[in-house]
Amino acid sequence: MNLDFDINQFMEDFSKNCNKVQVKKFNKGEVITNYIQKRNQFCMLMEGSADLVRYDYNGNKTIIEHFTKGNAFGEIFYTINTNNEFFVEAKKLSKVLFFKYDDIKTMCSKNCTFHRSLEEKLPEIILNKVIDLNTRIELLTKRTIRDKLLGYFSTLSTRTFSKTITLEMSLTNLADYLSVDRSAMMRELRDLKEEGFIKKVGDKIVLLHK
Amino acid sequence: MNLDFDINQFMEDFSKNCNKVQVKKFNKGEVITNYIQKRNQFCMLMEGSADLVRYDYNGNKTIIEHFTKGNAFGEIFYTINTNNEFFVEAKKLSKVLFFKYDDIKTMCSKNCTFHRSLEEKLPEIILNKVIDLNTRIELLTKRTIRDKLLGYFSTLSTRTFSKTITLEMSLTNLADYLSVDRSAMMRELRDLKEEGFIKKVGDKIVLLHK
DNA sequence: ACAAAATAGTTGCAAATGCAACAAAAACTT
DNA sequence: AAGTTTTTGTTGCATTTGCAACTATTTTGT
Repeated sequence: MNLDFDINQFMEDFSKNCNKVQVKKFNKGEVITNYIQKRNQFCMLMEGSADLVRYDYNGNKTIIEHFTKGNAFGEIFYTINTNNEFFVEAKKLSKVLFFKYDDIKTMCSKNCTFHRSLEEKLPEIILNKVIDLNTRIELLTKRTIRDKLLGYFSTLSTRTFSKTITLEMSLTNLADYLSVDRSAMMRELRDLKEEGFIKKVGDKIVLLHK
Repeated sequence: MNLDFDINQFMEDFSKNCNKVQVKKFNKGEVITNYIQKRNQFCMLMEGSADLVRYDYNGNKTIIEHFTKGNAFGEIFYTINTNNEFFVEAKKLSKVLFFKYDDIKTMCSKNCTFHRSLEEKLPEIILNKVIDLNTRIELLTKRTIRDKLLGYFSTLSTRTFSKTITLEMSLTNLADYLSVDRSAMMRELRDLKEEGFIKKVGDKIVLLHK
């Protein structure tokens, strides 16, 4: 199996070849889309990064997902059960590709490159998302803050083939991503340093003996 | 969009029409598959129910996913980062459809019903899984045992359009599913009863004023 | 029908986590 | 370059959760 086709090239081609696809840019902090109604919306991040954020009734913020180049998101993937607030927020200047899921199959038998190609790649794209979500579930099911941190570091380390990792987000956001209290996480991070599991070098973290 | 095509009929047809598909039965407690190597394995549950289970280094059990009729699972969806033990265990007498993901595209241009149909349905099947996983993440990111319980009940309630719900698993397993300590969960369950959020009637739970 | 196993239910106590509040440092703005 | 905002880092204390251990009840297997 090959999940590693060139998703970037793919998105470039799409955005140029089909009039059912929209491309929009968003500045840091802007809301890309919110999850309220079922609009069949399917989005892909072409540039930048973004978070799917939830605020619960207590004002607790949770980063449900973190998206980087090539990731898919949108209401098509989500069923909202609660009345909490959900939205996707750009963390950097971002370029996003929008289309309706229904459009993939219902139109363009007239050989639009976009449609043929998307239909072919769709399983791979969604499968990538499944793998990301499973990785996330593995993290969230860890019982302690320590295990969540080490699990997160280990995922980054595996992804980049390096024991020296660069966090993709601020520590404040990491706490929201791991769904734990920030100060408790900071405490754990200090302990991990003191006990020699990790080392901080500038803005990077080095994983020591496991 | 229609995610609700007849997945059962679909699986029946497959199991009869293609020699690359295997169907096996498993008794309660038997291991259906384990997640160790990358074998491109794609499975679908035709009958029964099953759990994807992880045991960590402390012997803590976590139910990573719970599968019922129509759900897809298998290594194709999963990247194991840890050296923990992962396997799928039948919870009832179950019938499982097995095939290799690669087989979907690489063979049978000779019009095998299975292949044409599977290629068409694949995005929907995987999309269903994404939605399940997102629902699961929403639960796991809730901060307290109370919120996890209420969230779980609420999901079941929405699914069955009823305030009276039947748990899909034992309370012991529910604790493993919510990734919390069983006795702490029982305590919370008692408090929810005492505070009038829920009521137990036989093996059913009734959700009262929210 | 009986024994064995699994599940439900409970409790005291220890440990982990969350909350609130603050100071220092770093990163953005204009 | 100065002011503002965000992030990092820390602490004391309250609350929640986990752990261990045990009994009662229900389910399962033979």
